[in-house]
Amino acid sequence: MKPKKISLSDIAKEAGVSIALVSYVLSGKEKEGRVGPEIAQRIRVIARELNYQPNLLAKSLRDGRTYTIGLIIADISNPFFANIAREVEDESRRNGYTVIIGSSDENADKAYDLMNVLINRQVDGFIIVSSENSERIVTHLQTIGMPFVLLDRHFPAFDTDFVVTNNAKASYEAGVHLLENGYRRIGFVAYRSVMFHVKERIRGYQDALRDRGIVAEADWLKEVQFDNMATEIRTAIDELLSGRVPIDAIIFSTYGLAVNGLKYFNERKVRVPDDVGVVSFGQAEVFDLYYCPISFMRQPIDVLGKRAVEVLMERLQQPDNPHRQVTIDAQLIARESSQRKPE
Amino acid sequence: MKPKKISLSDIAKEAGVSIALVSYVLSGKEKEGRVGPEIAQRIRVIARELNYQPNLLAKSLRDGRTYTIGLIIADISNPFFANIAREVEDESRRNGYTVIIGSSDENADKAYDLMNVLINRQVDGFIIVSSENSERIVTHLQTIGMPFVLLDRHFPAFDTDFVVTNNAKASYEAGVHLLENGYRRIGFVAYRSVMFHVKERIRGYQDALRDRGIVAEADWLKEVQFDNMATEIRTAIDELLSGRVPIDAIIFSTYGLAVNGLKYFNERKVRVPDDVGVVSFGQAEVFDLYYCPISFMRQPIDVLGKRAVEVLMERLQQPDNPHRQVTIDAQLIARESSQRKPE
DNA sequence: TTGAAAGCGCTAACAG
DNA sequence: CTGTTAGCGCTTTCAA
Repeated sequence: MKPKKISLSDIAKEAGVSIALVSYVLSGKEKEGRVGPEIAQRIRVIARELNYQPNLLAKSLRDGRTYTIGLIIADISNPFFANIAREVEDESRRNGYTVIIGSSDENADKAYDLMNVLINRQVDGFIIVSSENSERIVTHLQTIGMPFVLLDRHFPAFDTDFVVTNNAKASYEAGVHLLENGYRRIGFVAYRSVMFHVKERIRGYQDALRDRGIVAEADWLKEVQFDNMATEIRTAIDELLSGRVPIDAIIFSTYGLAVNGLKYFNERKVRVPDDVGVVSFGQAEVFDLYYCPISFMRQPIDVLGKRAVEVLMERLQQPDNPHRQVTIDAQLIARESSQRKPE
Repeated sequence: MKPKKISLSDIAKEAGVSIALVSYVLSGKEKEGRVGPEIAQRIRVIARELNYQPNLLAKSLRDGRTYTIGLIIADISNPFFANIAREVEDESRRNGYTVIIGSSDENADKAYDLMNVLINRQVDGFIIVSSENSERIVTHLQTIGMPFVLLDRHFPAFDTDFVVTNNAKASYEAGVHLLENGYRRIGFVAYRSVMFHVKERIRGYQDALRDRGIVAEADWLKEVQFDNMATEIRTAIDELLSGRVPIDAIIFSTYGLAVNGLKYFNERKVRVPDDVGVVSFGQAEVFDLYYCPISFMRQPIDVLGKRAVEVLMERLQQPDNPHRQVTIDAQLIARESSQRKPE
C-alpha cells in the first residue's frame, strides 16, 4: 500500500553509482570538480523520476542541526500571539527554518515541559514569550548553551538576547495623550504580575501623570488576576467608575483586558468616550469595529517577530557575540475613544 | 561553551555497561526480564544525574515515525484558524504528537510547497484545511500513501477522511432564522470560489428562501474575490443596499467578510439591525463587542479540531480502514443583529 | 542477564 | 572523477 520512500541508495542502485556521488550531485556539490557532468545529469534525471525527497531527519541527525526553531507563546488563539506567530513563521521560512509553536497558557510549568519536548526534538534555538516565574527556562537554556531570544517580555536580571516593545514609553504616551485631551482622572487596568513589562507599563502611566502634575490616587490602578480576569475586571471597573470621584478615562494594558472591559461597558451602558475615555494596548479588529473606535498603542508586531528571528539567526551564527537587546517603540493610534466631546 | 549532549553511550560508559542495556532501561523495557534490578537502578540514577534527554531525531530515523503531524491552514493570524490550531495542538499533545503548523494564505502552490517541506521532515500525517485548486495535494498524498484528514473543507470528488461542518444546513438555518424574524429580502455575501463548502453555504441559503416561498433575486447573491476582498465587499454592499429594492438582511458567509462588511456599515452609517439584519459565519470576540451583538452560526471549532486529530490517529493505526467522514452541525447563536425592531 | 552489531538515510573525510 | 567508510543516536535481533 504505502510506497517505500526513495533514498539515496535507491537512486545510486538505479544509476549504477555510489551513494556518495548521488549525495554530492543532489546537494549541489558537483561543482567542486567532483562529479562528471553526464553522470551528474543521469543522477538528476533518475532522482526526478523517482521523485526523490531527502530525509531531513537523517540529515539533521548527521550534522546536528535541524533548521527548526521552537516558538513558545502563551496562547496561539490570542490574536496578538497569533500575529506574532505568523511573522515568526514567515521570517523563519525565508531563512530556511521551520517553526514549531507551543502554547503555554501563561503557565510556567507547561512552558518548561514544552521547552523539553522541543529540546528533545533538537530544535536549533528558541523564541520565547515568557510567562511569569519562568526564569527557570532562561537559566536552563543558558546552562545547556541553547540559543534563544526573548520576545515581547524579558527578564532584566538576566543578560539575554531580547526583542521587546518600549513599554514604559508606550504607557507614558498613552497617559499624556489622554491628559492632553482633557482627561484628568485616569485609571489603569493591568494584570497582577511581577513581570517586568507589566511593571514598566504601570511605571510609564504613573510617570506621565506625575510629570503633568496630576496626583494619581492609589485606587486608580487596578490589578486583576489573569486566571480570574473575566470576573475581576468587572469589579475593577465598578470601583473605578463608582469611586468617591469617578475616573474619567481608563488605560487597558492588554488586549484581553480591553475586550473584557469594553464588553462590560456595553453591559453597564457606559458610553465611550462620553462617560470614559479609553486607550488600550494591543491591536485587533475589535478596536476598529467598536461603535467608538478605540485608540491604542500599536505594538510593532511585525517588527518584533521579524527582528526576533533575525537576532536568533545571528546568534546561531555567532554563539559568542555579545547579547543583542532590541527595544522598539509602540505607536499611538488615536481614535475617537480618547477624544473627549467638547462640553 | 556548549555542553555536549548526553547520549546513551555516555551513560553506558559511565555505568560500565553496554548501550543496549541503557536503552532497555530508559525505555521501560527492563520489565521483560531483561535487565538486573540493581543495574537498572544504577542506570536510571546516572541518566538523571547527567540529565539525559533522548534524541527524538535518532529514534524517529530508526523506527520511521516522528510523532509529528503537519497542519496546513490558510492563515494562523485569522482567529478561526488560530482556534482550530489551538485545538489540534492540544489534542495532538494529549496523544503524544507534536504539530507543525504552516500557513498557505489560501494559495494552492504555497500549500503544496508546505506539504513537501513537511513531508521531508517526515511528519506521520497531515491535517489540512484545503484551499481552492489544491486537489493536487490530495492526489499526491494518496499516491504516496501518506495519511491525512481534511478539515473544515473537503473535496466530494475524492474519497478521503474528512471532518467538516454541515454548511448547507447552517446556511439554511441562518436563512430561516432571518425569515422568521420578519426579514424578506435577504442578501448573501460569499467568496467567489468553486470550493464545495462555499457552494454548500450558498445552496443552503437559497434552499431556505425557496422553501419559504421567497423568490430570491439573482443579485442578492454577491461573490467577492478573496485577494481583493477589502474593496470588492464595499461594492457588493453598495449594490445590495442601493438596488431597485434594497435588501433588508445580509448573511456573511465567513468571519473575514463579516468584519469588513461591518466596518463598512460603520462608515456608511448603516444601522444594524434597523437598516439591515445580519447573520454571520465564524465566531469571534468582534461579534460580542459590536454595538449590536452579531448573530452567527457557531462552527464547532473545538469539536472539529479534536475529531480531526482523532480521525488521524485512527488512520495511523489502521491505514486500510474505510474512510471516516464526519459532519458536525453548526449552532445558531441568535443575538440582536437579526432581531428586527418592531415597527 | 548482558553485549555486539546492524541499520535507519545522510554527509564528508579519505582513498584510489 | 568515483567509491568506501565511519558515524550521527537509537532500537532490536542475535549471540553469548
